[in-house]
Amino acid sequence: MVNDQKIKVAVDAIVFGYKNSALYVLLVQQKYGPMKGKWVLPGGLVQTDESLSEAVRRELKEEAGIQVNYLEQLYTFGDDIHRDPRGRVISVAYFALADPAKFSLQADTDAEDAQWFDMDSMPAAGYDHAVIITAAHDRLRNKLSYQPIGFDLLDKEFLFSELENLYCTILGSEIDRRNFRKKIMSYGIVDETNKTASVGSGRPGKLFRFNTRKYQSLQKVGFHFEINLRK
Amino acid sequence: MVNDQKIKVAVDAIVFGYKNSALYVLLVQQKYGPMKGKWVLPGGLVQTDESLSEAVRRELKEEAGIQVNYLEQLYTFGDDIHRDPRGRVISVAYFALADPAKFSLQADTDAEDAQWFDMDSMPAAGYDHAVIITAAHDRLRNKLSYQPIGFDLLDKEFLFSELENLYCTILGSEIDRRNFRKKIMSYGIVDETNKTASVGSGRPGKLFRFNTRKYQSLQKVGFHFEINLRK
DNA sequence: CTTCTCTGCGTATTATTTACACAAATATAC
DNA sequence: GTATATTTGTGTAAATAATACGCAGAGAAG
Repeated sequence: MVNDQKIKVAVDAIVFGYKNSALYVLLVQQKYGPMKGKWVLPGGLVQTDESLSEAVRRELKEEAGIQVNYLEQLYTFGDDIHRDPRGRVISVAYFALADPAKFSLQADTDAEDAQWFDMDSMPAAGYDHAVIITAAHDRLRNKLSYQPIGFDLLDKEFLFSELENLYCTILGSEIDRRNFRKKIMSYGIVDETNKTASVGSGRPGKLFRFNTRKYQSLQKVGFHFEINLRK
Repeated sequence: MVNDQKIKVAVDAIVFGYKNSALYVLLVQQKYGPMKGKWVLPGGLVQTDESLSEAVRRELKEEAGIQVNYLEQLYTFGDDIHRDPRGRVISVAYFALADPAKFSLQADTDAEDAQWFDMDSMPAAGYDHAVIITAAHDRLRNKLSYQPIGFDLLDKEFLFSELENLYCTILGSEIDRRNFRKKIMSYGIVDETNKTASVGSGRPGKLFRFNTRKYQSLQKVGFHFEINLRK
């Protein structure tokens, strides 16, 4: 093993949150380094004795004080040799979902500040993070259609209309409320509670709950979730 | 940027090939190091001044003398800190497809030998490569259903029966020849040539050709390829 | 020249997806 | 406290897509 390799390994996390019918990404403001003052994805160098996913969770805790509902590896960015001005750094990017209502953000270590940014009005991110965010956004939209991850963006108990709005907002498409509900309910992975809640005016709705257990057991039997919204 | 990180970055390629109605993986035999004599995935350390994908292509050329039809990043393996006995190494694994008929394998540099192994009778691979191969195999099966990558495993011109067999073999399922053909042809991404060919006995069949151009232009219009075989 | 093997094609049945409208429950405005 | 606006909750018919299924044509092998 020739030992002259000079490559650093970083992880970055793209954490999506959903609130007030809008999609948000978590960014942190750099305290030090060439991107000082810039907003970037939470992340940093991996420690030699920690796993990649541990590194991501650590950085998320350190830089934003947040725990996520869902985490998966997105892509490793390492084709642009000059993506980091400090030298050759490859970044293993992770895709994550969180419920913004569950945590108040808190910057620590390397980060000056941590904030949720509406996807529709984002600052120019440092490094190549705009590219990474785009990739994650694509992943989110795709995944929403064939995996029930929307629930990880909502509170444990939610109104059906919130789920509807989430799909409409993120996929940017219309929806037929009746067909949507029929489809979701047909999978049997969403339970109706006997509680109700109302948002502003109108008839209050029942609260629903994603049934993780049921989903997992169905998955083993080769269950296939799919939601296709018309354009 | 604290500079005490001791992590090496490697790439590995899982190259699938298809011939004689069977699925093959490309492995190379290690010439040096702790896995000397063992069969492993082609790959190696990334050079500081080359991109990840360049590194993969270089290794494939060096260790097996092969060029692939399709290459995409699969996953970065870095959660098991001890996956490499020589120290902390993360591996960015690439998923690739090739046509075995197009190249005769030729080991060079670090590899003693390079060979295609039938997926049904593989040697115990070194490092954690068995895990990586399983992940790639899953990806192949999934992808076959929703992306027309089967063609990258066949010759440029192929018989419909070869495409059928490929799907049956890899997905391990039955097929209704008539419905399969109808579906594939309905997408308009496969052209019939006016040549025919026969394999052994039976009526000779027409040769077909995947229309890359057509596929790419359809893709832009939001085209969705999907082949679902019944269990 | 008979038999075997593989190719190529069409239609009826079933399942899935889409389109579509109105009454019930509450909040707000007057 | 009455009228109005807003949101929830539900069923059915039409259109589309997926499945099941059988037989004649072209060569190769014996």
